[in-house]
Amino acid sequence: MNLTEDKLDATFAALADPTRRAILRRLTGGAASVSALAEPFAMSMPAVSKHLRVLQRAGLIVRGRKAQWRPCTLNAKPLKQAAQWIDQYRKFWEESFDRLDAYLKGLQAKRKKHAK
Amino acid sequence: MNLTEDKLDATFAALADPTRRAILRRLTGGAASVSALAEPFAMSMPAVSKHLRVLQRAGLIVRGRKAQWRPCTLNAKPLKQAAQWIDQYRKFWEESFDRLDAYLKGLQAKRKKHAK
DNA sequence: TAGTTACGTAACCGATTGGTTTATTACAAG
DNA sequence: CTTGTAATAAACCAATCGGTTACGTAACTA
Repeated sequence: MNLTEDKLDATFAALADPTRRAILRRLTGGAASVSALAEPFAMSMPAVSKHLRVLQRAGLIVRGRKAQWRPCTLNAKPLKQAAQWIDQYRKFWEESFDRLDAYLKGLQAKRKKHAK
Repeated sequence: MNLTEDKLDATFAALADPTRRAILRRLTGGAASVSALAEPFAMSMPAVSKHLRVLQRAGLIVRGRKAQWRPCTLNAKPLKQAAQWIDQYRKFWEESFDRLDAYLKGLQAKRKKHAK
């Protein structure tokens, strides 16, 4: 079993939904209750509750307990590993190291030749 | 419509699968045919073909044509936006800015008090 | 021309996702 | 003890996902 890979699965899957990304963004401003988090969205509370469960299973939020409220708190740590994974590819999108760049330049050169 | 958000959806969704991440990793070594990409995996070629379509729709690969081969080329540019998005949260996982840190420290302080 | 190789398409399947509505639980305030 | 509020649970639904097998097709090869 590869724990790191599984974590990346859960993290990226959690980030693949705009509602969940918006929730994370909101939590950068501090902890919030479920109904507070649901307020900006045109969807029912159970739907938001499900999104929160996805975020929790990815470790991106932690849920507390305050009377009948369950305040959610941001935990950005899983994003660190995601950032590190993506960073492997930095050299491929920076400068002219990009393999697509080489490919497209090749095509361009070919076209110029034909145009002559 | 928000193009950037849609792109992030597609990018993160594409990255959420270990097979697709392995394919991207493989392509850092240069372009490869579909069968070459399929070789390491215990799955049929159509399955790999579907993964490639997901990667293509996310803009993470470009497909060429060389006789009966369809060489796939890495295009890391969408990862740049993904990295930028994640980077918004860097300060939350670095140092002690993490909100969870504060929360857990709060709990710890509470427990100490009770233990007295 | 016939056969082989490399790949895509189509149809199908079970599991998961993202949403709903309708209970149900937990707590606080009268 | 009743009522209201915050949230989860359960059941359901359509759509998507990740895989399969079967078939189609384009291009090289004998």
